Amino acid sequence: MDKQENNPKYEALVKTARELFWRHGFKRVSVQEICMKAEVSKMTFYKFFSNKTELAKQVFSNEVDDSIVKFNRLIDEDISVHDKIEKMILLKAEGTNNISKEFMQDFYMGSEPELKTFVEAKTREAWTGMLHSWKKAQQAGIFRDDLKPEFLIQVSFGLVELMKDEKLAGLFSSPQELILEFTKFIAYGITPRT
Amino acid sequence: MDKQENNPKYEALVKTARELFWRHGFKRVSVQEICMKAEVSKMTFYKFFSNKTELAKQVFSNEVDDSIVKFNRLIDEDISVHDKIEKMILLKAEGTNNISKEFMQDFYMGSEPELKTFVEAKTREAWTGMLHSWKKAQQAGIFRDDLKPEFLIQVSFGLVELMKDEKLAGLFSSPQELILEFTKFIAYGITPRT
DNA sequence: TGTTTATTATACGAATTTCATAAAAAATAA
DNA sequence: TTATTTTTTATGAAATTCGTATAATAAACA
Repeated sequence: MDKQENNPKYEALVKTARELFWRHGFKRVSVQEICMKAEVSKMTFYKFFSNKTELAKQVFSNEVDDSIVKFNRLIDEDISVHDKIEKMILLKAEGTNNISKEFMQDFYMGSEPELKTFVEAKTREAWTGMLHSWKKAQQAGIFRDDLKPEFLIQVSFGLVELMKDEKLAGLFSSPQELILEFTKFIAYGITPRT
Repeated sequence: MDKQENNPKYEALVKTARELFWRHGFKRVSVQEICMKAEVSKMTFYKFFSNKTELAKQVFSNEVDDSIVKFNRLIDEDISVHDKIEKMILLKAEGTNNISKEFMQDFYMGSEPELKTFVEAKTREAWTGMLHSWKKAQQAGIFRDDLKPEFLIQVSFGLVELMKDEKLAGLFSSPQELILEFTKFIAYGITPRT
């Protein structure tokens, strides 16, 4: 239970667990399997984590924290609004792949109320963090003052889903081109009126 | 155990099992889950299949048969060698996605010797079928006489793996372009010398 | 070298899951 | 209606998983 984050065994466990959870969700993966793939004995596993749920929390927590860091860094980055939007879409596209359906389904639907509350709390935390960055950028005049951040975030999420539409993708010769088109579309709609 | 292939329940079970096996392999999926997702009771499951292994055999068998049919149809198709090669690569690329790693790993490595022998036998069967089609095409002068079919098949398999290489893909603006380049490369190397 | 510490291998009981079947209840078709 | 199929529920046996205990092994250190 000691938080020896720099311990190689600890890191191996978290890394392996992330991969397995990502692929197969929570309940399909056993601690035995995690230990085997991470080449760590089961005893040392229980030195670090009191149970599988605790490990899952850690994995999810890391994932969310990474997203927040990336998002904040993106907001603060000294690039054009156009590039910012493009990167935001890419970040979200990457994020949806990171946190897999299988994983979230087990967290929410699974018979583990403890995990559900944890995920909800962590998600709230992530949102407030991102909104803070957003408002800072808004004050700096990067986005329109009257634009609700929740709106753009939701729209950009929706666009990621749209990008998976085959018919739409068929109109462009490459994904990059499609993203470029999206980016233009958004950027010209939200830049502050000078 | 009756082979009521047209039975909707039967088809639902096979279809659902294929999806689940494909995603999570063999041992991670329980018959309960298959029944639930297929909306078929467990009792009717055991009317059709004596156990999970038997269902897996059926799923694998179907998959291989489909591949054989597609391959043979491709060989007999009245199109240029160039198009034939291109389609062959696409077919294989599609096939690798169809038969997932998870699935095969459980079949081979899993503690189910029965499945292993079945897969091996079925694979042999598939190979002889494909080689037969090949030799027919060779006699028709579509490919070089001295070209071993095993060689090209193996090479095309290897190319599919190569296509997943990011560095290589980065050289082309789209996957289609990459495939085109590959196709040219192979076609000019194996056409009969006139 | 010997001693301490960390890690693994093995075994274990308890709890849970899964398997495959058997019965009765419900739905469907004739 | 009667006969057949399908579902529901219950069940016991087998297997899996969990979390811990203990002994063996390896690494660290003095």
